[in-house]
Amino acid sequence: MKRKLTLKSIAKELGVSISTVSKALRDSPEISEETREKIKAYAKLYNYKPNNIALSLKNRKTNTIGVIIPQIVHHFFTTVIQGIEQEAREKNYNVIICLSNNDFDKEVLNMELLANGSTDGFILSVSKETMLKEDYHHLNEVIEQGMPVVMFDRVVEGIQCDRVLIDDKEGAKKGVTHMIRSGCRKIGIITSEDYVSVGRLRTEGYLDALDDFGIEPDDKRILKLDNIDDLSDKSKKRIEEFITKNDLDGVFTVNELFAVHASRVISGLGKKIPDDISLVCFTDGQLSEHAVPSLTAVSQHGEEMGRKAAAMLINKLESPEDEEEEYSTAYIDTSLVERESTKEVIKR
Amino acid sequence: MKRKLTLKSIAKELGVSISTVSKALRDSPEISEETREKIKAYAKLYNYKPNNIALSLKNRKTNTIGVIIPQIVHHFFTTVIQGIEQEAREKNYNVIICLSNNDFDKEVLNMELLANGSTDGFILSVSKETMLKEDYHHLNEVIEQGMPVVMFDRVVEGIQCDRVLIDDKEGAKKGVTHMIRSGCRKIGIITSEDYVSVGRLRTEGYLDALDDFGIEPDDKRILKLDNIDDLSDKSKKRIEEFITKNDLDGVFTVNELFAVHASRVISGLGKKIPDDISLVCFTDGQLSEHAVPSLTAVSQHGEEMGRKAAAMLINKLESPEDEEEEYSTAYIDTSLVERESTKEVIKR
DNA sequence: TAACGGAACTTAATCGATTTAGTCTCGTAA
DNA sequence: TTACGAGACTAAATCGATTAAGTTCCGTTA
Repeated sequence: MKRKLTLKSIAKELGVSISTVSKALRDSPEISEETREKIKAYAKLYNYKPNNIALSLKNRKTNTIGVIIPQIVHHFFTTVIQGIEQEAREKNYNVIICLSNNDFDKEVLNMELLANGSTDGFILSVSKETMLKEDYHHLNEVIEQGMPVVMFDRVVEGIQCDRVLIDDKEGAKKGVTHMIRSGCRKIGIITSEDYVSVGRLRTEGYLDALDDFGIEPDDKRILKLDNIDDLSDKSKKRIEEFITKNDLDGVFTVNELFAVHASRVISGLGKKIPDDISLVCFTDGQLSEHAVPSLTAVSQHGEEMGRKAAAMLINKLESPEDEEEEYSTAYIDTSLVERESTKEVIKR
Repeated sequence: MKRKLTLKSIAKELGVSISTVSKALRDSPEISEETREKIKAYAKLYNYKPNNIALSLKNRKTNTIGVIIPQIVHHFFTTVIQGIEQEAREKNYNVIICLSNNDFDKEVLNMELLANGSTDGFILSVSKETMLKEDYHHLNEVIEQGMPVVMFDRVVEGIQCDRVLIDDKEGAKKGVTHMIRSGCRKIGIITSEDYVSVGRLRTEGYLDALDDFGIEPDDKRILKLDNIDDLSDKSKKRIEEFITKNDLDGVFTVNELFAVHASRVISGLGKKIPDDISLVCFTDGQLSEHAVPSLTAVSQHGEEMGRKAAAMLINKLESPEDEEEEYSTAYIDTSLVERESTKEVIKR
């Protein structure tokens, strides 16, 4: 086993002091041309790379971003991570990923663990439990210690940090508007309870779109399920009932899973998509793309969101400490991906 | 902004030496009961936590695992990460994730970056480019430096490391056998070129199953596509041709994407699944579960794979250095998840 | 009373790097 | 001849922790 080179071992080998080696490698003019070349040649030959840990300790800077997300087996979150990783890599930062599994205690534990020197700042999407508890002491603590935080997607108010959000309301409005333009008038929505911010906002966008076209909203056409992340048997039943008992010509859902199940129910009733009922969902993932029929979807551009979050964090990390603290919220635009589950917009 | 407590600041505040503080907090008998209590009370009050970076430097141990995977927007890889994270967290390790994007240079760069003190060992699935290049110097280098490596799923031979593999051959055999038992005799396979190890192994399992039942294999019924990770237009065309021109009563595919497209083509031909053609795929993800019809799938248990890989790595990290180096390969069993795309097994 | 020993600390080395503050040796100018 | 300064290094402090190796003080014993 080959031990890693250190400044010390190089110094010993070449019969100079440690500081000479360090200075030579950093091109200090204090060191003579001759010595510098000799040291550099040796370092290159044996592939010397400074130890990151020692540098982190010395510089009090780890060049590492801590990312805490509720779950990773989730298309949207992976696209965000991909974006974070790209931006971080370009700017020479590492990414440590921790999962909270939507558990408050795990979220707190992970943050405390990483806050003890492992990372310079955090990017996080808070867990559902944290939102319900409304306990953000762990966030305030790391911020208090001078570590910047960027929240994305599932954000909370009252925290001194930057935020990156999908324009959920606008996105939903786009999707529903498209259905209306293609001729739908009796549009239902399958959404979540209002305490999930994205659910609430998307419902608002739906109502906005109806309002724009003078369509009277109808409570019977709004189904609020209690879990947006997966599809329980209970949720399935409620979707079936919702679609069977309502007279609809369009359905908007706040995620892919709800849409896929709705699609199944609609086909099961012998109705045709999109001829009898159009279908649009939020989130453009694998399911929308490959479902039969493929689904028209509101794309969230998770990768862009990740890039933006990382850029905001790194910006805070690299701006001078004495700078006035200012926090901003960035919105990531959505776009509509048209597929088989909607009809063409009626030209006039 | 509140500066973090250090041993030094506590020592200064309480008028004792740094080592007294350190020893008191670690319950050393050298320190008197009285002093110890006083220091501990102070540390608790102000929530002292030792700095991870300083500990890493001192102990030459980071308690961090580096994970390098080709891509993260990929269901299987996320389940593996989930498993790694769980196991790591339980054993007090952090997880740094880097993406190679199937790019050889990025894989090398990431490893070099992390190898400079950031991690104690690696878990990786090599990128396709690395496999084609057959250049593993970066792996050998970190191993040479004493950092253990565990490879999973996409592994290569000739490297001194542990391996975790899906029993691909057995899994494919299970899937194909199930189709045969349910009455299929003219079974085709949509797989990848042989240089992708999982493609080759799954093809072997398919042939094994046919052989077990005395069914003569037929080259026309084997379609080898060149990219297993996504579905290009060219691949789509070839799948269409394959299904249209062959007379099949069953199709086995090495991933979900191929299966979903096959399903679409079969339905498009007016044939019924599973009555006319059965369909089974490798990988049990969102698509298999939610497709219409839902797909019978060979489940890879990615989470278990991740846990196993992490356990193997941590075991190496925590076993005494002078121990005889022995490397092993673990196989993760697959299981068949029966859904709508296959018929019932014929009882006799 | 000298010497030994233990209790309770402190000093200093160490991990691997950076950087400020010396030190030493010439050559040149007063 | 002295002294000043530049050139080329080295020593030592520092980041925050751990720990082996001192030190100091006091009580006990020969």
